[in-house]
Amino acid sequence: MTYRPSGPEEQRWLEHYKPGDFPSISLTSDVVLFTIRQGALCVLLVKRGGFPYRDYWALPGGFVNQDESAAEGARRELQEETLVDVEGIHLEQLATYSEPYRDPRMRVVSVAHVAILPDMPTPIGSDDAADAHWWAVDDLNLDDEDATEYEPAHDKPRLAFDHAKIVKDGLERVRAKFEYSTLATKFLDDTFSLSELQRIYETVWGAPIVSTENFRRKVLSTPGFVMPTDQKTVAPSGMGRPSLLYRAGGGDTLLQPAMLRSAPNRREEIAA
Amino acid sequence: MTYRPSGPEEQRWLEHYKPGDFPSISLTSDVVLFTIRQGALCVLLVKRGGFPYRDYWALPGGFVNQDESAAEGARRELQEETLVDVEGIHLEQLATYSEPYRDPRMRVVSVAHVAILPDMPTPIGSDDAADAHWWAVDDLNLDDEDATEYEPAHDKPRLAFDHAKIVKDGLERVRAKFEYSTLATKFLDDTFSLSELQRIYETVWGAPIVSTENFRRKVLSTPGFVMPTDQKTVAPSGMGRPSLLYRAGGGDTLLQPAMLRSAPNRREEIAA
DNA sequence: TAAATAGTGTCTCTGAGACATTATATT
DNA sequence: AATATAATGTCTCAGAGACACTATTTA
Repeated sequence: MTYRPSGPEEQRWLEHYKPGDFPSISLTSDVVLFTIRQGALCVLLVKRGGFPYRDYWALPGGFVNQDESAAEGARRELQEETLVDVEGIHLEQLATYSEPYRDPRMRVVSVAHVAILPDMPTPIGSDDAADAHWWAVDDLNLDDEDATEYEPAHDKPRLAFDHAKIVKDGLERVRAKFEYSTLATKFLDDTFSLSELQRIYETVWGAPIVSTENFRRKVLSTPGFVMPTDQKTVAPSGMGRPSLLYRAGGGDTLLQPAMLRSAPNRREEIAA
Repeated sequence: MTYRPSGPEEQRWLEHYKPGDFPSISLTSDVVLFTIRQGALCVLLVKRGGFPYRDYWALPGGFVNQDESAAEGARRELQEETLVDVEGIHLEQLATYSEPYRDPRMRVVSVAHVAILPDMPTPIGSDDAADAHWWAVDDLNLDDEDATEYEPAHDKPRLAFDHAKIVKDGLERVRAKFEYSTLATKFLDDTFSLSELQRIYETVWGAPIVSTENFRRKVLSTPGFVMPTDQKTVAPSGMGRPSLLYRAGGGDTLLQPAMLRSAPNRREEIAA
């Protein structure tokens, strides 16, 4: 945005303007980064090295610079954390968390984002580092109001600040958007089969797609969802007929009517 | 949130913690307050008295206090601006706007909210004041990237900062939520007829509901949308059969499948 | 050829669109 | 009685759920 003063009077006013005594706040940009690894929906978390919440797990993120927006900050953090080319990655604003004492040090307001990464063949940069780790969302305790209550001996990681709430909100955002958008393709590489796409849905929703045939019909009949290629899977997942490969449609089409997730998000249903 | 330090070591660390040199911003909470007056969807705007954007129209809002969240700040601003009991009003976070130079004075980050007010029989507090006014959304120019371009002689108000974008986003949020939620009842008083509810939809969408019968079916068959009362309209809108009165269902039910707005939001269609 | 995965055909049932009809008020 | 608004009945068509079947690969 470029602001044009109305005239010399305002020009002078602006040049001599001194910020007054406004309540001052630090702004951070956090990212709930989702991917699917080994059939499980995962979130990237970073182990904190210092106080507060030392040894707790936090979302990747950091302070927003003076010359960048929250979205630009989020993309920069993502680049730094994952060392992956962040160009094509889906990144959207989730919500802003501004409870006064969410950080015991000072007033920190966090603009949270949701990002989606395809399952990379090569491990991402920070993954080797001991302080960054992909956690399966099913291994996180997100419903507990106060994650600090957990015993350190507990098998589930303890989340710092209000990040359990943020992850929970991000998860619900993604699950909800799957119903009426083509977001699921962001979890996949350039080309993919319809079976793979269906598995993405099942993994994210934690429930089986009611019927494969209807799923195919829905996807193929939605203009802009997928585009056919003339390729087939070269190395099928094992036995069985090779599948046709598709490409993401590109456009941000809306599913009309929406696809519905029937059951609650229980992983047992998939395994069965 | 109450944070409990892990032990005396962290306790001491926290007590002696001095905020470092983090980039600091000012945080404001803005509200896109919608209501329906005389059959038109309206937004409350306030005329700015000082630089920058003097004489431009801005969303009600202001700085968030140190001891309140953005949502609490929004509710407080709303109370101050409208002098209406703000208890039962629908208020939700919309998005956060953080472009570095959106305010020429200093770095201001705005958490925008959407609020909905029923059409009050009594005019709201600020409505008498010369500097606050309900604007029909159709009388606003929201699509223009740079609202400052308008000639002052233009019949449409010029919006300050990036508030045209915020109003546009808020409008789209409300229109979208009408499709799959019972939000429309928030525009209405305690009891209302189904015709009134349908008019709310038509006004917000700017398009006629395709068929009255299907609308009734949809509303009545959605559990938790409306609850019947044993009352009828006492003073009908003119001639005609009195209508049964309903009450909002209370629960935040989701419409499944969603109701669709067919046509684009053109007001001409309603008038016809 | 058996097993496994991919893909097609089609019947049914739900619900939205559309049209017609009945009901209850005012003037 | 004429007119206006509210409410009900029902036919049709699109699309989701369900079941059966065909196709193409590997072991």
